[in-house]
Amino acid sequence: MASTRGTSFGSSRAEVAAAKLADILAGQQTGARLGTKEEVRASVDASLSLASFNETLRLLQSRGLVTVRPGPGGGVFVAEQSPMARLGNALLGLNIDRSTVGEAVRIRNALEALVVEDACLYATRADVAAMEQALARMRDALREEDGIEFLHSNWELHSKIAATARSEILSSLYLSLLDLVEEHTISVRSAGPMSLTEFHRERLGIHEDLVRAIEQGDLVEAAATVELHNKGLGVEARPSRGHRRR
Amino acid sequence: MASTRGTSFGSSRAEVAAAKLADILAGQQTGARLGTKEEVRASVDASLSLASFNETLRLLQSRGLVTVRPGPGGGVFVAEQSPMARLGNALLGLNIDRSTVGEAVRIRNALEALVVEDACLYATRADVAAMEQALARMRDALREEDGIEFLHSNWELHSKIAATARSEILSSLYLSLLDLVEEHTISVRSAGPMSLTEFHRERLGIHEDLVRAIEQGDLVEAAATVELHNKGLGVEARPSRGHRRR
DNA sequence: CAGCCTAATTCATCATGATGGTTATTGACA
DNA sequence: TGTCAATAACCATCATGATGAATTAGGCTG
Repeated sequence: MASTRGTSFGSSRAEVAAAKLADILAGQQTGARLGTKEEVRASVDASLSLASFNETLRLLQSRGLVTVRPGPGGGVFVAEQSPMARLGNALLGLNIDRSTVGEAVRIRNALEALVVEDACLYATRADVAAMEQALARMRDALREEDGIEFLHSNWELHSKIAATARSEILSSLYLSLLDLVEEHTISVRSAGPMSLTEFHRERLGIHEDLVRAIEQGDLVEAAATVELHNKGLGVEARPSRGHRRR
Repeated sequence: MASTRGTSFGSSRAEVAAAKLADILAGQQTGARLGTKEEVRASVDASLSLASFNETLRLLQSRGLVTVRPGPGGGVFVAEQSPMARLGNALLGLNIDRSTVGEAVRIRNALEALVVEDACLYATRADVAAMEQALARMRDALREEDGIEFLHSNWELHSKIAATARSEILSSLYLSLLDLVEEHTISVRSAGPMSLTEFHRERLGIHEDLVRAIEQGDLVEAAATVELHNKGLGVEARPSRGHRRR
């Protein structure tokens, strides 16, 4: 299980040491004592300075991987990682490529039903107003035949919908996936043969239905619309541009 | 937008400074220069030592929030955080309470369809064998009327199914949610009035159908079974035990 | 034996100074 | 004018030493 999952990118000595220590940690039971800070430092990288090793420990602490305690018998301990922390770390370690984006879309669609359900239950009048505003932007974009703007306003609508969800975990998950998709999507097109404008008109209609269902709190209608929404979508992704170096 | 979202728990000076700097960052455009390291340190917390501030910067760097560059005109810059990093860190900072668990179940159910779909498409014979093994454990548990064991074997089955999914993001998401639910679930019961054994018998049947559908790669049947699977489930969660202090 | 106090252990943070690596700018030179 | 080398601005990391706070172990008292 001690795989070398690169934590993003470890160019600094502190991060390299963190990766190494994380690997050591993976082979230990939670709660185990690794030794005093000094001992651990020496075993990870004897040439690492105290300051840098403090950075290492700070990183791992913030990821919920270790605990450091003072006093006799103190030192560095393997933390019990909450599933949430594990999830967070698992996602942090993933690198984004083209296929990831496709999967993100798929997952997002699966979550759409939940988000919309929540919106039906909890959306306030102000929330609905915000959605209407996004819808208006979509209409404008359609009239102007501005595909990019159409996409953006559509995303805005979805994020407004997601913002009403009560569950923090659901909304952050959904919004992040939306972000992820946004960042890597060039264009969306119909799955079938259809002119772009016509396609957009149809999409707009679906979203109008969606907002109406949310406004009326009609769970059944909303679910049906979501299903319609998720059908017939083709997403064209571009390869990750990585993180621009500058 | 500049909310004080506590990153887990910021007791150390470095983390406090990181939170503060993150708030400052939120009001800046990507790529903006905040100044030299020394200037930024002074503006965030003049009494913070260099070593601690280095920890601060390391944390924010690992979260993809800042970049630090050497050379004339160098210093601390606002970076754009990748959605994945944002998601990971958002989840790291969430604390688990009772409602979270309920939401996790809900999300897990929504993902179940995707996972099973993947299993239908990609499961090898060996995968199916592993699933059968878990099924056998479930049958034993049913015979012994061992509710706990039934739960555990059921979870094992689900994790075997999820393990076949191709998409890393889907499977880690699903498995982590499963973990989370496991760790906080006391028991599962029927939504209606039904004896526990009878309930378990029904659940077993559903899971047998599921594995059969996967084995045959029958997407339609699998989807129907998943829907059946997600209905009529009551989960009894216990409050988070927090993180034991020791 | 229980409870309390002291001492020892270990981490947290600060201060300061030094060396070496990156990067942008400047100025000389072909 | 274009190229290249020297220079200066900055960061990364190391080394050392000091102070204070947290925490535990052990001993002492009632």
